[in-house]
Amino acid sequence: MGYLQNLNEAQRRAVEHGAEPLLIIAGAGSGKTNTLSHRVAHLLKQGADPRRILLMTFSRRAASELTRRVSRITESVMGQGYAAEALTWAGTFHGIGARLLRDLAPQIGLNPDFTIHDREDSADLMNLCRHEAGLSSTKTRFPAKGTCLAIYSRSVNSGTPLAEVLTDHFPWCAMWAAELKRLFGTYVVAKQAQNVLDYDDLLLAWAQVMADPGFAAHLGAMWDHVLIDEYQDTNMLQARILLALKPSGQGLTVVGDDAQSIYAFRAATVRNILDFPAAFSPPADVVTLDRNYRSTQPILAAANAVIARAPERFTKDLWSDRPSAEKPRLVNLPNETDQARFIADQVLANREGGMTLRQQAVLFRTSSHSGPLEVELTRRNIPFVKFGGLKFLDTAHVKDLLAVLRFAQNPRDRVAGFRMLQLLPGLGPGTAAKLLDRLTVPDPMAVLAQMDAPSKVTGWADLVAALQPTGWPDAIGRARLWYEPHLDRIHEDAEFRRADLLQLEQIASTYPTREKFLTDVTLDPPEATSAEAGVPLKDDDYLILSTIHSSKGQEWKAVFLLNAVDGCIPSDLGTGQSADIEEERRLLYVAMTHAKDQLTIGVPLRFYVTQQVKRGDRHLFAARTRFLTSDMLDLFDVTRWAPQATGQAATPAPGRVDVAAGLQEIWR
DNA sequence: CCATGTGCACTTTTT
DNA sequence: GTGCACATGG
Repeated sequence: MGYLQNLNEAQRRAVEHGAEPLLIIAGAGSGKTNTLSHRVAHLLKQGADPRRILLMTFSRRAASELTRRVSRITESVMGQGYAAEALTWAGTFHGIGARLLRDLAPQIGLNPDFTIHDREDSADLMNLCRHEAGLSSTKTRFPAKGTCLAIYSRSVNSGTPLAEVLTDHFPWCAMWAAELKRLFGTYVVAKQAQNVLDYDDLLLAWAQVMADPGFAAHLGAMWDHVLIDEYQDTNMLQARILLALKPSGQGLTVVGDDAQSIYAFRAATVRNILDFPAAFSPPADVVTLDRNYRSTQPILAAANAVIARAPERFTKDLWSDRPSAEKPRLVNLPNETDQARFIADQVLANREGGMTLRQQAVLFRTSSHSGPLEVELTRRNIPFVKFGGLKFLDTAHVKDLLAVLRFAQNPRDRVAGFRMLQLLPGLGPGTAAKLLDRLTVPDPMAVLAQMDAPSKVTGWADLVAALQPTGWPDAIGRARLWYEPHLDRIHEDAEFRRADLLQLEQIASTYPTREKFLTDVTLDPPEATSAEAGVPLKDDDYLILSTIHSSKGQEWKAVFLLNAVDGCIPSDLGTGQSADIEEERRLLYVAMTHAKDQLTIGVPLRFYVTQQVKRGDRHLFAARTRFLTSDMLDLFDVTRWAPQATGQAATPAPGRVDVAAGLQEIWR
């Protein structure tokens, strides 16, 4: 059993544990993914059938990381050529849910051609319902579509009544309780009429299926082993699904860390992990991995100090035997601009010292916090990739093209149809709505084909032709060709966007069917667009910029944390509830534990805020985050940095500017 | 009924 | 800087 020799005692216990229910409490950097992967390999080695193993996680990144590691280890354990894809059931809860629901569709009253709405689509549908319910022109403004969706989502995911969700998390919307309830009713009816599911439905419908004893037994018998990673990020629905799948807990393994729970905002609950052992009798065994292999001792000491103040948790302090003389740095800076300069300086200094850019990362609470830094990095030609920012799928042109495909797949999908129809010049919301009303029939495509072109609308015949059934990936090529002239008409920068669409077509051609492509692109969208300036090639060296949420489970030699001030961490938006505050504390902890050798925390004293309702944009004087209390400062190397008056450090010598060309450029 | 312009409000993090 | 509701001109 050579592959077990690289594991420590606790890890090995987790790997070799039998079929009884098992909870692995795995601290940051404790080899969690490695342990879980080894457990899977061990099961296979003992003769388990890979097609009867279900591997699920909450986030896409964790899912792909896990499958990658599992296949690497199983290859080495089981020998080359052992097909990694033999693990057919591995993915996110939402992804697995979509697949099951599609398979079971005929038996559970769903049309197997259902399309899946991403958050934007769901918000758009919510908006349509909002208009129909007459809630868009109220005297005082009704909550925006995104807020409505967030309230709805929180309520269904946590199984909490609307009133409670409103008072606890959306108090400024509480006056609309009755209207919201009515709205959500119409939203659910609309989804069903249109044959679409939103993200929440993938869990909700699955949980409903599991509530039926016959289906529960059937699905439960599909897998001998069910292993869940990131269990602290699951919500009530997911726990319910799991317990219905394996009521006795036999074959069930969950891994998580209560200290790293950072998704309560979407109704994840630490209760799932805290209550797991007692859900079975005898209670599940618990194995704790508290040895950290990632960070140096001083970094860990500081991180432990932060999390030690959390009121409720499994008692577990991480330890490391990686000594270091270097404490984490806490740097006071005059403002955000200087923070950006300072970090750019430090990143370059690290690179001089032999650390590549990819071994360094800058983390922040909110996507917009990295704005000044992005400007500075661009100015200095330091390549970077940002995670958790703008998504490929959120760009207008990609949504347009996908709308065509989605509509062809499911002509009852009103959001897709609405969007697609309005691409035609002269066709606005009024006509689009009327046309779609005429398509609520058993065979919409046949009706569409026979429809007369609406008056004053050009290009109708071309659209109808583009929607005719054809093979895959032929269909996307055809849709793109149809869309091209509209792209040129609508967008100034059609060049860049065209490249995105070609890339999308490229990706699409690797899928066997339109349905598989559409499902996958919604549940697992590509991260960045080429329209963003300077996205480097894959093999280039680049700095990672990421929200703390998107950085989960990763590690870097050097980590920089932006804006460790009250108002950013904790974010001052949801600071009403103490539970929300605790989540912010864990966020800080998660960010700190990503660092292996060097941790730098920036504290800008002046902080520019925008989008403030009452007083407009302004500078604020910020205070160091409340989670780093004065008595912890011994654990840090506290310094102050300001650009030197002469500007040598902060302002590099100017390059060359071609004034003449610039002047000509104005008139091009 | 559609396209365009104006003015006001604006609540993060992910599937 | 953006999204949304509403007003205006074609």
